[in-house]
Amino acid sequence: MTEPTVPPSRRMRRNLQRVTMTDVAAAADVSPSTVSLFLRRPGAVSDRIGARVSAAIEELGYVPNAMAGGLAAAGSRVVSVIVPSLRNAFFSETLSALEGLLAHAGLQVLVGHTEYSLAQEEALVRAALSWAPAAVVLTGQRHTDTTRALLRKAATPVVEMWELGGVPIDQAVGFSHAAVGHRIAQRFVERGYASAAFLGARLADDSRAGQRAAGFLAGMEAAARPARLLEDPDPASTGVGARLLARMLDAPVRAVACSNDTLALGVLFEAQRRGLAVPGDLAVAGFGDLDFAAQTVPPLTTIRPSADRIAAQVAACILARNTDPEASTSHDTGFTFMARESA
Amino acid sequence: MTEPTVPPSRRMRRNLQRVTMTDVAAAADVSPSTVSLFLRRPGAVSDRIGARVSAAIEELGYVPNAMAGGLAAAGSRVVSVIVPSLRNAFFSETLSALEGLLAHAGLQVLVGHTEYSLAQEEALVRAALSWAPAAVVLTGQRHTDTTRALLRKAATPVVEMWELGGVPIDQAVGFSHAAVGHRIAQRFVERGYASAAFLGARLADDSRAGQRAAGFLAGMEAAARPARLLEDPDPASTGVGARLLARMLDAPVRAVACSNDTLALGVLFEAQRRGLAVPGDLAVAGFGDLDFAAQTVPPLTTIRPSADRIAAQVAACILARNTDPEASTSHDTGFTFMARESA
DNA sequence: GGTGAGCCTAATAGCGCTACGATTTGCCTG
DNA sequence: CAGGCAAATCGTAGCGCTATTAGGCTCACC
Repeated sequence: MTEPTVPPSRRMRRNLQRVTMTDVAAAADVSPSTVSLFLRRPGAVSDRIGARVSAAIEELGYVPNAMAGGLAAAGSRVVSVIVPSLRNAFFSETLSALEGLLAHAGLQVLVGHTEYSLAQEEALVRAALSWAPAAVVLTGQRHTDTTRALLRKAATPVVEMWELGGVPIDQAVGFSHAAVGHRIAQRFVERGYASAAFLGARLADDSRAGQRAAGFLAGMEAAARPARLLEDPDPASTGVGARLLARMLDAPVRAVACSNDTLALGVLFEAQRRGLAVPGDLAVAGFGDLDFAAQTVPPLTTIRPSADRIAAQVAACILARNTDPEASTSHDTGFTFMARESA
Repeated sequence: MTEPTVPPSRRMRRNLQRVTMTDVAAAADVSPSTVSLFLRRPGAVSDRIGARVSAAIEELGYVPNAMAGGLAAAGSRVVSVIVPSLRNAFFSETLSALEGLLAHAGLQVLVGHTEYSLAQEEALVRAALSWAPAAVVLTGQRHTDTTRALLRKAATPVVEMWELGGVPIDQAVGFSHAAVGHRIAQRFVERGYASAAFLGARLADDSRAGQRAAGFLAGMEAAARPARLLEDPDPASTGVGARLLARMLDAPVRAVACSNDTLALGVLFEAQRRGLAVPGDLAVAGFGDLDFAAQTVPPLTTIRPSADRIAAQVAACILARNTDPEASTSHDTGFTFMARESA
């Protein structure tokens, strides 16, 4: 019978290991359970013991191991947020607001960006689910079947944001982009612009921009003022806006609706360069009400979608999940038409 | 002697639990170890077994539990990235590039934003460390002592980005913001502008902007052309830029350096509104070379810091850590002066 | 001073996976 | 065809924590 020798390597690795809850318990002269309880529900522990435990935590510089905790509790305090692009101000603002709100509730955010690819979204969802997240936040309602299946099977709260109209996987928060397009068309019709065009970037991938375009074109059509559609395959940028306007000027129109404010900014600059008066020669409308929209010359007529409101509602959906067991719903956060001078 | 009854609740909860590696192993008729090995190093498993395992994974829709894996391996595949603001294009671009690069290497990103508060940074670092992250990425080199201590103790790779000059906790990637300020001053001196000002937002919190301001002022001073400093307590925005210019015009100057392009954009619009010719009446320089900088009228003279290059170097530092054991270093990614017409 | 009710604290049994050494298998050589 | 080596596979022992139950203590009241 051989002596069961303990392999030293593991123990050696452990030496670099952080202070554990057991160490804290020993230092505070209580059981590990009590430390755990104190950490999760400080009120459930007497003040005397609580003080001793927190002193021990402080003294030892204890940092809980979230993986051990999550494994034991069969769920983590992370929320996975998946957006098409982090460079796009809409999504970075939403992420910012959401992260702030969730951090407040003790939830951490795992981000991923898909570059508008559903396949990449699927990969990110798969990776996200491996953390048994408290919730998964997706952008839009278009996903692969596998994505849907993964999410459904995981029984994790799912919030789809920035788009409405389809059947939510679980919860959806956003507004109708077609309605946004319609609203712009309505303005153009009211103003009596004789001809118009929609300027878009990457319409094939960005289904929300596509819906705005479709809504706009339908709105113009309905008023018997059919409009053109011009698009660029590159992601929206000021440069693309300028380029699109330049492309359009071989058959000029009286007004342009841009798929977002960044594009509109480019249009404004290009118009200025070409000596076109806005809105005298050319009316310009955007989408997003980004930071600069109220400052342009002339101020930009646009639509404010309110990323903050979306983020707040998404956070509410996630946090309410604790109480509400099952309720597939859509939350319309609406949008505001910002009537300014450019159109 | 009582029958040791198994509490059913746990088991019941388990029923909703995902497919485990043991299930996959059973389906593929191999041991769990082999499944684990296949997942971690597919090459280490024979093709025949590998095919069986991946078929079983596919069939059962197995999603590995990252928490269990991380716990057993004493380390996770997440990188915590902490930035001051997610609304600031510099950081959202860096995050975007970094997330893309890391995702490629199988690493996931946990984000947090500090709102330029060191205390909040400390809280985020603490939360991040509870995941035994593969690396922690911080913005800047100013941290609380506790933050430093936590990081040092955790023995996790740390990368500080967007700032250089101090002693890195571990690795630093960025450039000298004072040098940026100097470079702008140099341009102003070359152009012979008689008087100048630095327009900044939130200089107290944003130490990098503060360094640019200081570098600029020092550069002007050195050329015997002392400049003014105007600042606004609000975060940088186009509106703040416009406001700052308006504030300045009671004692007009010939040229302004803005702490970033967003501010400069606001200055440009306000100048246009007031009928000031740029650069004829007022020269304007920015920082960031944001999307719109090349499109403004006139195009904006600015500094390109290259968020992408920073992100690439940060990713390189993190990924190289596997081989390189210990090397506290600074990586200067430099910056490019973009000479355009506005100054 | 006894006693029940409540409130705290402790003990137990894993969570699903990985690292490591042990064992088996496959293959080639003499 | 046995022996031996390398490669492939397996078994074991936790990782650090949480949920749940059981137990112990205190206190008020009779």
